[in-house]
Amino acid sequence: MANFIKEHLLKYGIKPSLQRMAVMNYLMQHKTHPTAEEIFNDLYPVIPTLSKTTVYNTLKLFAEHNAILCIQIDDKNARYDADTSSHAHFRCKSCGCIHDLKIEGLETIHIENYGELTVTECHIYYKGYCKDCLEKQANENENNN
Amino acid sequence: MANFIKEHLLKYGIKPSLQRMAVMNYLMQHKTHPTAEEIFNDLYPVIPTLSKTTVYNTLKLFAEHNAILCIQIDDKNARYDADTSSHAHFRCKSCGCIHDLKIEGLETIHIENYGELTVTECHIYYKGYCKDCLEKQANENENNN
DNA sequence: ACTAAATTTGAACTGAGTATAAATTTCGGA
DNA sequence: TCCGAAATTTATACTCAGTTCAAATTTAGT
Repeated sequence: MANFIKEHLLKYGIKPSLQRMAVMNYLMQHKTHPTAEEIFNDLYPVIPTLSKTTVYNTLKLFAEHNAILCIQIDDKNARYDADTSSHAHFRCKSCGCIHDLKIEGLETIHIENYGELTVTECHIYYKGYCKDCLEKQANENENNN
Repeated sequence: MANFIKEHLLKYGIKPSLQRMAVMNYLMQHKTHPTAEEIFNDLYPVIPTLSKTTVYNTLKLFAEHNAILCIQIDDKNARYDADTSSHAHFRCKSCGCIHDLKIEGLETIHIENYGELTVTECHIYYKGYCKDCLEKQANENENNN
């Protein structure tokens, strides 16, 4: 299994190391779009010599090699996603939860002035309120009447 | 003309003040997606008592009232746009310039799992290289041969 | 004109991310 | 297997966009 991670990194031209494999493994097992801080906190007990700088460096390296996505939907911290396939993200403005959104028909969009630009990335961020928060809100309103 | 700005703010339920009108006026005249810092630096000579905190507070207030868009395409600082109509943004990864992109056919996109979410905002960010940077790069390559 | 509420201001603070330089690990060649 | 250069990791110090907070000023109603 560790071998699978190693091969995965090599595919993206990234030299595997204990730390890099641990971070990639974490991202593949936690599809919760974690922050660098969360990754460090969860991996530190497993790798006691781990440094926060290494986590930041590793995530930056992965993103540069297109091995992960860096999601900038939260104005506080960046989040990371090992799923690099084309998909959008939704963030609840109340609880902060982040959902993946499968988008179909993106290619039918027509963009003016596109010709002069060479696009390498496209990020689609939706914001609003999730089901849970809407229900919670509705219940609170009921109780206040 | 100052009256026009005042009316514009009132439309969004924002009480006009000298500082608020100056910031809104600036954003309407500078469609360059400026940062809070840039707005402060340009307005400070005009309003010598202006505080950076006021600029931050004002921009936050405007965004909350949907009077402006807060653009998070740059991982360093937020940028602001008085054009609140539906459009996307492009950022050059080389020179950092930001272009508006008119998008048509957004409504044809199909999103799975959309039903359980109440969406209030959608941000579409493209990244890549602008015409100028591509040409500059091409010229440099030529000179090195 | 007087007072309460809203707004503005500047100073101190926060915290995600970066820079740097030393320590450790990796790895190819003798 | 040993050596040394290169890559990687680490801890500390630092940066800087944005926030907090409390005092000062302005606005608006009576």
